[in-house]
Amino acid sequence: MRKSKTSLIFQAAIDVFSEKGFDKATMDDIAARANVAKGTIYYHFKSKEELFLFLVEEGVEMLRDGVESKLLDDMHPREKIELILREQISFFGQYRDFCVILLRESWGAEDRQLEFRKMIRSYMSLIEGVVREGIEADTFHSVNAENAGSALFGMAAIASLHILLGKGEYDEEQLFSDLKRMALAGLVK
Amino acid sequence: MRKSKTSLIFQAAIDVFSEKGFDKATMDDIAARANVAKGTIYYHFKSKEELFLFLVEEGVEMLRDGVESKLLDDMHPREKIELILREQISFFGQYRDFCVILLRESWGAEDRQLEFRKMIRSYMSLIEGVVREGIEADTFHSVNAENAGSALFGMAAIASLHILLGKGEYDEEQLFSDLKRMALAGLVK
Amino acid sequence: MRKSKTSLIFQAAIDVFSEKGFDKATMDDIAARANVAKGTIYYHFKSKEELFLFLVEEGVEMLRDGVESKLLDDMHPREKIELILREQISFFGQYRDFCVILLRESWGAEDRQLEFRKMIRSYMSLIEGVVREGIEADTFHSVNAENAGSALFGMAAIASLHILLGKGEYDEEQLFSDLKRMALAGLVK
Amino acid sequence: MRKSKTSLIFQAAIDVFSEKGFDKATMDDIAARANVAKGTIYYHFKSKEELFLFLVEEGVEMLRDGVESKLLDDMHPREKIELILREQISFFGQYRDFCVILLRESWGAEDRQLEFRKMIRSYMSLIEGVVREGIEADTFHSVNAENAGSALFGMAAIASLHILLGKGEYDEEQLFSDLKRMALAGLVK
DNA sequence: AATGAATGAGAATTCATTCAT
DNA sequence: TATGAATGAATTCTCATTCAT
Repeated sequence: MRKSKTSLIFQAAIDVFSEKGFDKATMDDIAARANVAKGTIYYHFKSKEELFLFLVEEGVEMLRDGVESKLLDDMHPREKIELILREQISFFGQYRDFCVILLRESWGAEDRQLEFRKMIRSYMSLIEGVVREGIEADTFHSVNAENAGSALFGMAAIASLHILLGKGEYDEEQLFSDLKRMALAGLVK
Repeated sequence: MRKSKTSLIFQAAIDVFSEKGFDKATMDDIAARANVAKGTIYYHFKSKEELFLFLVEEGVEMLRDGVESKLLDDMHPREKIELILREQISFFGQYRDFCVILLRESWGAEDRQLEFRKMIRSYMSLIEGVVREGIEADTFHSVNAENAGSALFGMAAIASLHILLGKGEYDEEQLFSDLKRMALAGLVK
Repeated sequence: MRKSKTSLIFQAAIDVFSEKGFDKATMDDIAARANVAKGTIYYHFKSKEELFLFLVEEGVEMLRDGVESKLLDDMHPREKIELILREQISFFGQYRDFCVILLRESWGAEDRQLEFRKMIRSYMSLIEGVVREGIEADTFHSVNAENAGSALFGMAAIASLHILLGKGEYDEEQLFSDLKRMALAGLVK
Repeated sequence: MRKSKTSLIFQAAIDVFSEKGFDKATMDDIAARANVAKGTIYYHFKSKEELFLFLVEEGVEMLRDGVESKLLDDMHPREKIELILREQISFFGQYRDFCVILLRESWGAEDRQLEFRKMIRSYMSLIEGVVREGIEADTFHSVNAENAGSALFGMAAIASLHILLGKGEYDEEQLFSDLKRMALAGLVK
């Protein structure tokens, strides 16, 4: 009786959505997983769509806030990028299911999907800002900051999920070290 | 009367699946788009699943073959990476809808999705090979080649789609130049 | 703080039922309109059905009592019919929503509907009595009094609602004059 | 195998709708009554709403056409009114269920209900025309023709249903004679 | 007396698939 | 080969009613 119904539903929804995707997941699935009557979900969330949106909102916020709170003003841009990569890798490891949802459901023209991309964009623009800062400080090469932002996000996201959904162990250190090298120093010696 | 029913259906399926995604697309949609009776689709393809699988197979093959055919043995690994990035950026620009399908439908535990990831993996391993080659030739830093492969694929994929699904113009040259810089020389000056 | 909960609910129920009809009206609607928790309604009324029945009972009683109280023994049957028509026209104008409920929910085989028809019948039989009286006094042509009762009720009801639910103004005088003429003197000169 | 599925559904729908009303009637009911799978209904009719609308359209048309086709130009207005009354009484007797639907579902503000009233109005205006004709020929008293139209329709409708839904026998002759008298000659001797 | 969270039995609608022609 | 009418299982969502507080 510790958990509120709302958070039971929330947890169950993450599980089910990440397992089956938005369309294949059913409210019956979620209700069963949460040990709650179907009507109860609708008492707390207006629709499947809204439940899903809420869930993604929370997740992206968590990722962004986690990174944002650790970024200190007096850090060097290079250090900031490192921190972002490290955080993102760790977040993906910790919330694999949520990250699957994110990559799965963000592409398309439905309202929900547009909404998701907007959220992701809000996170990317955080990275973008750091890149811009580095360029202005003449520490970074002059690249299009938006491209850099989405590329950094994408490289970390896909590489993380590639491992997490494969059979291998998720060696965060190795991945971090590789991505750091590629992003900051480049592949070429 | 030129086109075989099969290819009519195939074309219609690409259109509809990329527009709506696997689940939201209906066989009626596809039949209507192909100007064919619904039963006819079932005469040519066993199921919706099979039609979709066939379609994605063709697409990934196209991407891989396009890259593979242009990779020459005597190219420098750096040149090969450049070529791969350029090709992938161009492919995503050309087949945006197919790429959306790919990113949308590859994450999950259904057979179809495992199948997709296997296909993508086959493409990634092509990149992986080049990285390994570069490391062995002592041109590249020593990174985990698998990580590098998925990171390179992911960076190009996400950055491309980020632009293609936003409102901006798809400036392939700029994107290529930025990704090349990040991947090969690194952000830091 | 003046109003008892019961009458708050009663008022809200009239509003909501007439706006949406029995089936489309929800207990949530009514509770919200009454500014009362849903459970409270069930504290005062056993069920939706009972609440509705109670409400219609009151309404029909109001109509019948209104007419009955104005019918004086020494009136001429012709005058009585006139009075009934006038009263009914005025009642329909004043309680349009209730009258809609009445016409909407009285036809069918459910208990509730049988109950309603019984109530309406009790009102009709009031008219019937006057007709019978007129026939016995040899003032009215000899018609089947039951037919006459329902016909008079129906002519006034439908004509009233026809105007009230259309866009036109509700000209009670004109309507009264027309119905009186038709019912008492007939159309033909 | 004689009947087309469409007409099977049509018949079943009339039965069920008149028995239970639009809201209480379920597509399952109708499918079961028609001995057809639920999906089949949706193959032939886009929605419950549309099925219902179609049904009412047909019915009103039948009533109006029936009357219209029997109205001859050289009839006296009085004869025309008689004919209309007779026809309507007979129609209500024959299609009691449909008529219940009509009186049940025409009152309210939903689109469907507005649509219904429009249909009924189209029938009423037929009566209206005859009344106007009579007034112009100086055969009828000068009343508001619209009021007369709705009143005549209403008197016949309610009186018919009053009998048909009660236990008594439906004595068409008696009812016709009574209504004719009231409408044309008036109650008063 | 009053509350409102929780319930679960339906309801309308969709759609992949089948099959007789 | 091709068709499209027919199917029925599955899905989202609604809402009267209950009950612990």
